[in-house]
Amino acid sequence: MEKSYDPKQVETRWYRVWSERGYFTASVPAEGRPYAIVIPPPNITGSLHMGHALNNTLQDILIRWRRMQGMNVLWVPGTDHAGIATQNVVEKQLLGEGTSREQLGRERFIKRIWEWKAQSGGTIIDQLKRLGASCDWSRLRFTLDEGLSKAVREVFVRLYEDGLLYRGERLINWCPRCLTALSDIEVEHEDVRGKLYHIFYPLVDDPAVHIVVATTRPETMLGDTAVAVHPEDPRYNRLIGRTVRLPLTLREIPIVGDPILVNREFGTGAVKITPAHDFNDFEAGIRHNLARLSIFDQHARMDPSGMQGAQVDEALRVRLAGKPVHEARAIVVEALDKGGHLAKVEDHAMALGKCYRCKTVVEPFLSPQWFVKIKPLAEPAIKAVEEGRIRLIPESWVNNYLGWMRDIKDWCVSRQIWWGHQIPAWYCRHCNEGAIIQTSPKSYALSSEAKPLVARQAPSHCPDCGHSDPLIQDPDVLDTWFSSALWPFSTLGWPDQTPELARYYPTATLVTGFDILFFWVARMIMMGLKVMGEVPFREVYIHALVRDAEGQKMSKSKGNVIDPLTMMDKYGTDALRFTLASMASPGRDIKLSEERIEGYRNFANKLWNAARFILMNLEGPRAEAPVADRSPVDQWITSRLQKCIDEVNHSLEAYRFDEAGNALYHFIWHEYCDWYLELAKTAMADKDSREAALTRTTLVETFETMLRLLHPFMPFITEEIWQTIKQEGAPLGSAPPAPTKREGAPHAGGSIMVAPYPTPNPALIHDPIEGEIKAIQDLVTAVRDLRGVHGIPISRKLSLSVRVAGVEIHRILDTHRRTIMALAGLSTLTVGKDVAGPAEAATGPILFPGGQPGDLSIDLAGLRDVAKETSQKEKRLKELALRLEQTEKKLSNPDFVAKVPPEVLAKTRGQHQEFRIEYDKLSGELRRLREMGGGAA
RNA sequence: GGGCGGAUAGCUCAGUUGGUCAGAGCGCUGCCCUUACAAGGCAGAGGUCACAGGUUCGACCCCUGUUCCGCCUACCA
Repeated sequence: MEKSYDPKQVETRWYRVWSERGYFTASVPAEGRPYAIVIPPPNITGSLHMGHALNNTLQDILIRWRRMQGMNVLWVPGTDHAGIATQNVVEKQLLGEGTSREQLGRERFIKRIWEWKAQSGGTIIDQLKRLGASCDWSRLRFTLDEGLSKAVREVFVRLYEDGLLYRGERLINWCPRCLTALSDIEVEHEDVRGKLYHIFYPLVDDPAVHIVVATTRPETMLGDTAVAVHPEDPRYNRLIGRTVRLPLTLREIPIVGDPILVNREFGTGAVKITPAHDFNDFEAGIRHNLARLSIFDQHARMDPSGMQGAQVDEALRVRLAGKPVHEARAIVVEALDKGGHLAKVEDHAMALGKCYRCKTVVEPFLSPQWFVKIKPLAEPAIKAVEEGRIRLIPESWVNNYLGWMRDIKDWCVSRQIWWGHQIPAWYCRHCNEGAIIQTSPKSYALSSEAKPLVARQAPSHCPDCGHSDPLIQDPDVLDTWFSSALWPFSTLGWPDQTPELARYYPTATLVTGFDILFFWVARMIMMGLKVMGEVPFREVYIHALVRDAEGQKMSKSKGNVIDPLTMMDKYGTDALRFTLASMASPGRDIKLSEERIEGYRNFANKLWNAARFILMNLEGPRAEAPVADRSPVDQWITSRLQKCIDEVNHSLEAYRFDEAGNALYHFIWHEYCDWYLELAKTAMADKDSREAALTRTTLVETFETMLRLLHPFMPFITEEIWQTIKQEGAPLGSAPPAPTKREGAPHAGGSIMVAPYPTPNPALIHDPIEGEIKAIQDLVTAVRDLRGVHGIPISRKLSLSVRVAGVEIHRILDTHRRTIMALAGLSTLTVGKDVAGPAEAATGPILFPGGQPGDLSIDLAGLRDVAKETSQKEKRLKELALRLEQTEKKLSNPDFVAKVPPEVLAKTRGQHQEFRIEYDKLSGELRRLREMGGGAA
């Protein structure tokens, strides 16, 4: 074995072997409790980032753990077609080629995306493999593949038939760049400093009297259809029912009373109503039966025909035509000001909605869309969590979830893009004359009047009029999240009643980040309950975001991205995985730093070298004996191991990956390596003794168990070592009792992946012996402490006297005499009731089980040597002081500095420097020696 | 505006149902190349647990308030 662990060649080798041997493949008929996880499908456009790395590491830990426990494990992998995101990527490519999707046309554009997918869509999958993810790749799914498309259509039709889907003209969030509707949660809000404009609206029959409205969006005033005041506001309520002239237009609009819309305290207490450009106003428009005047087009530019409909002043209309929102605002404000309509402008903080995909400012836009009636779906989803049929971990998310679900609004599921599941609705040309607008030879727009025919397959004729002309399919596609919402059952074969579905649904655990709790998790719960009549998963582990060391969200533009692939190259996959797991404390973001990964790389290397040590020490006889008949040291490490096994299992049950990781780290490094290996060295000093033979057994047995315990976290190095030890011909000790038999499993043993996961054996826990060894450790540490304080190297042997009162402690020290001497570096060790020794030399109290402070005192006879050393050092120090003085004198002599050659001068200066350093060092040492000199003399 | 989370060693964070916990890793200091490992070993220093009150025999932990950070959410035009 090499002296240090080299992950590179190990990782690809073992991943291939695992894969070839079919360890990842689930077997439906196999025994064992089913344990299924569906992967949160990464976007096909994606490349593995730290969030993925964390998410999939945690899933893989659970999967590997459960697999080793003997459960019937299935981890379903897949990718998401990511509608807008993917379309954007390919559109960008087309732009670079000087063409566009419009030029290509729908069919060819979609074909182009599939080509792109064939080429680049597998990147993220390969990267997941790099991470060691033990997914069942034979069941890889894609949200747009045939089976899932079938599921999508089936669900769509069912929802429609149940009256939970409807089409209608509504105000929706519109991205003027992506040219599509967005759902509420696809809009990000950003605080900006805006202005509040106060505008005079004069009364028609009394132009001297006006009402002042306040607005942050003056450009939309051209589409106003009313002004609202509070019906109980004495300032205005007598004006309700009268009309005002809308400045810059030829229109007159009514004043209405609306207690819902109007907040008397805000602004002027009067608010303009623009139903086509504001969500509140849209609702108010319905209440007061107001017209909706759209003055923007789909690019959020001023629409000439819209403005004509709104009777905008001719000259202004010409100026505004085609202007984007911000320019239109300036023009309108200027026009208002010129006309004397602007009362005042004040600063105002407000939130701006932006598209979550492209960050373009979102515009409320009036258009016909498809909506899922969500309340009836939300109610059972609320209950499922309230009743604990689905458990959210950490629990703090429950309130968030419930709050959001109770306040949920209908889900706009139609998108005006091409990449996605086209909506399975068709329209008869004959029955919808006038509602179908041909926009190009091959494309149509459908007004809100069009009557859809929703079906699983394209209808051959119109059932209403009987015409067999091909019907026109709705050009819109579904929100990407619609298909993701079906993921837990669609990936298992639904709508077919597959054996997989019967065996693995509901799945066991969902592991995901909180950022898609509403986008995805909530919708899966709703759809699972609606379609399957059963929750999609029992537990949801919600992990945090990975941030950089400063707590900033990692982003390419900030340049603070720590790339998991780079980290894997540099430190190995196991180190990265262990880092992420150890830092996954619930409810807190992970602030990742490279140093941390480096630290766990060192841990891997530590394990590696422990393995080397074991291999080097396996020569010689081995003996078998029950643990109780082995040495106290062996019993001690076995007992400690049981506790570690217990803690790891319990932590994993509770999704405390951090605690499990820390327990492993501590046990392996600080107990097994730091202490047990050192203790074992003395036990094996006499190679052929029975003690050595038994120690070898314990050494390997413990190590082998440790490897299995660690495997879910660090799959590669554990496998490599496991196999190496086997190849060296060393039997792996008596394997602990297997929690479950592996009979019926699709694969035989041979890999640590399918070895049984350790379970604690309470019979092997031995607290008295743990106390005994703890006493030894304390004693050794006490001596080392004295060495440290006085700077005495381990190479100098000391003579130690220990005075003890108790019989038990006497026995313990006697038993471990040889070990103590070795670890503390002693030449002699005297233990007894009447041992002489000054109490002052003792360290703090060392407590033995049942012992008292003061049971023990230590006399470091070796310290007597200090006196000799002191005098030697003193002599040397005097010498140095003299030479220091001499060179100093030289250097301060102007003649010397001026006349001697530069190289000589430099040399003298260097000498002076050296003398100074040595002098300082020596005097420090001397001071310490003197300090203890009194006690030891 | 509402809600949630955070504030503990120089840095990043643990801290289980109020009573041997004030802890870990990294960093730092000193000593050591002791035949598994210098990516290492041994030892050490560092904290009024944000601030102010309160409950209690006792509070990092519970309650109230304050300050400062994040995040989510929201129609106050």
